[in-house]
Amino acid sequence: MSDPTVRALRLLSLLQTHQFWSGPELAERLSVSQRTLRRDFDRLRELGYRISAAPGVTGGYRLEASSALPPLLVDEDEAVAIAVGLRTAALHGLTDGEQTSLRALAKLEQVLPRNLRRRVNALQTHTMPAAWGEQPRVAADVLAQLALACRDQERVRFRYTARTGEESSRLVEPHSLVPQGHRWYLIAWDITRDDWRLFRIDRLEDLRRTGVRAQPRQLPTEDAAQFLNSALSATSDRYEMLLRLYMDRDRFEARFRHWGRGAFESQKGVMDWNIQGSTPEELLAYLFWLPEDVEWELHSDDPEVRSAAMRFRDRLDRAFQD
Amino acid sequence: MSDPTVRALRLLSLLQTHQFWSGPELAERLSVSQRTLRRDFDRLRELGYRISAAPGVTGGYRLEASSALPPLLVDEDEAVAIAVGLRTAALHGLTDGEQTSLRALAKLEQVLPRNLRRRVNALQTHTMPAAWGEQPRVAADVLAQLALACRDQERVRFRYTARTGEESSRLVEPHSLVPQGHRWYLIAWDITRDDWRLFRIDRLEDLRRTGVRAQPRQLPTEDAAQFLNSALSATSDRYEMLLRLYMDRDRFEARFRHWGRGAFESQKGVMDWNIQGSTPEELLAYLFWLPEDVEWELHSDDPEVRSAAMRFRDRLDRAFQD
DNA sequence: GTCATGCGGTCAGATCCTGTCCGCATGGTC
DNA sequence: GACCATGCGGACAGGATCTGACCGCATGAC
Repeated sequence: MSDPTVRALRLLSLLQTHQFWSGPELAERLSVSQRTLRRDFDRLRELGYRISAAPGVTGGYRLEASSALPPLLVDEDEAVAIAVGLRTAALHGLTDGEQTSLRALAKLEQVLPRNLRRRVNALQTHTMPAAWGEQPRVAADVLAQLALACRDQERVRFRYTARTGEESSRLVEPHSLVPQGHRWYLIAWDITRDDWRLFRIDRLEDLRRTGVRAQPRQLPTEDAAQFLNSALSATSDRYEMLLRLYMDRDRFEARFRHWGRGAFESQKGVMDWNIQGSTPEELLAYLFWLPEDVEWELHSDDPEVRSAAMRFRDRLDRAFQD
Repeated sequence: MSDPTVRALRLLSLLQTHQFWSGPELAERLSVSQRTLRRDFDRLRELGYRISAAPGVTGGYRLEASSALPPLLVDEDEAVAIAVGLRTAALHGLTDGEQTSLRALAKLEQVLPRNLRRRVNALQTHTMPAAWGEQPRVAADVLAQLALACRDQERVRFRYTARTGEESSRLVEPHSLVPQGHRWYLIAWDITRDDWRLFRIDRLEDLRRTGVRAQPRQLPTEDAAQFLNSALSATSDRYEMLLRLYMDRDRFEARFRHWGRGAFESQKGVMDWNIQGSTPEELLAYLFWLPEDVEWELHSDDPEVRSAAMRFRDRLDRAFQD
């Protein structure tokens, strides 16, 4: 315990679990003299951490907010909580550039012991689903692993079920993860096909990291979003509908962030949002995300979408029939 | 840069941003010889971090998952992402004991620079709301601050709007935060009233920490949940309805976790859930969380609840009228 | 085989870290 | 206002450490 490095870490850790600590108490815990403790604090302060101290019986040391973020020392439970939070945030696109949560997640996943990862997965599947129709629910763990692989250009292997239902085994070099309308896609260089491919991550199973690093490759398009768009326009999902929202672009964007990428302002104050999905319920689930004070219209020629909507309406109706 | 402590931290940080690093590269970045670098790795390994290394041109150093979680070194964006994730997780009760996210959150909030906290708040309010009727949306930041205060028994001040609409200014010693049916409550010792009080955190404004530590106090009940129940049963919310779900207790619990605390199994395979809220929309929002394959019934004598439901039904109806 | 890389031993000199001793300042309490 | 617990920082000396330089060796990819 007499190594200054260890002490520095333990000190930061202790300061993070309680706000206030008295000198004698800390000195005793670390088995050093109080003088040395003070010197340790000096060192930390030099490193940019703001540690304030107050004399007197209610005083003590305390780590304050400063510009430098101290290393976060978390225990296992907390790590699990953070991982779950980040995965959820990434899945639902809560942060700025969605890539940020992924980056943080990659850091954590890299060092998350296997048993903790299992706990995270277990928790995640018990999570409230995003909305009514059970929804993707997939692949938060896959997302996390892929984020890590993208960051490190590490080749991965997985089984993939194409839209046609055809299964295949893939070996790819992940390039990036891109969200699009409630879904995540992986853009990767498919090694056996020797070409760029797009994968829906909820169709991806049995992901394995290979441990092999690859050279970075240049995407054929300017950026990942562009690639996604061109690749997506070539295919199409089974169900679709047009949702017209009477709100202006700014508000729409503040509200829907990257989920709303496919939408455009057809007239001033009117956003047209073309929504695709593989089940009718998935489409309808969008409706529950709409703010209450926004007028909307729905257009769909598909009788199945229509009947799913009517089913829910009837259910509501029946509930109040009594 | 020649301080071993600094180097240890920077090394951990670097190892977290990329998976692989070559020795010469690291040595150059840290301005030390490769020999010293190796000694640094030895030290880290002694501290329990598993750092593997491979020779050869594709080799390099790499931080692996081990039982000891290394200190998480995050940049500003990542800290924001983590904070948002944790707040969301806490608000929605995604983790084990919901207290875990709060604990992790407290650690982070304690050191989160003010400008970052602002960003977190900004993001949080742009988040997808929990459901249709705009809902609580409150107070993720308040929750975070209170978690910190509870941990440290730090007195706080705030303005509180009672259910009667009466405003008052409070000075309390926070004891614990307890979630209950989509809401969070603060249990605290009210200093001016000289008694235990229960506060709904979405009614709490203008929270200020005082920096004054208090002595821990003994709750009058065995635990916080009990206190909450007895305090809540004394009051009641404006609107209420009974939701009857045809699912068994296990499934219910796996699904709703602590949100469903008020529910009980009235017959085998039937859960009765009494839901309160301050607006009719808030009640209805619960419906959208129900799994699609579960049958439910609703009972409410309240005409307002009924008409809110009908309003949404009509909206759906109208949408498919075309 | 060749190359880039990681590993660990040894040495000497410079650097640091630590505990002890000191007097001082500050905040809360009686 | 006195008292106590606490935090602060200078000085010092002995011991522990850290570092760079040098070495030969092992390993993995091409």
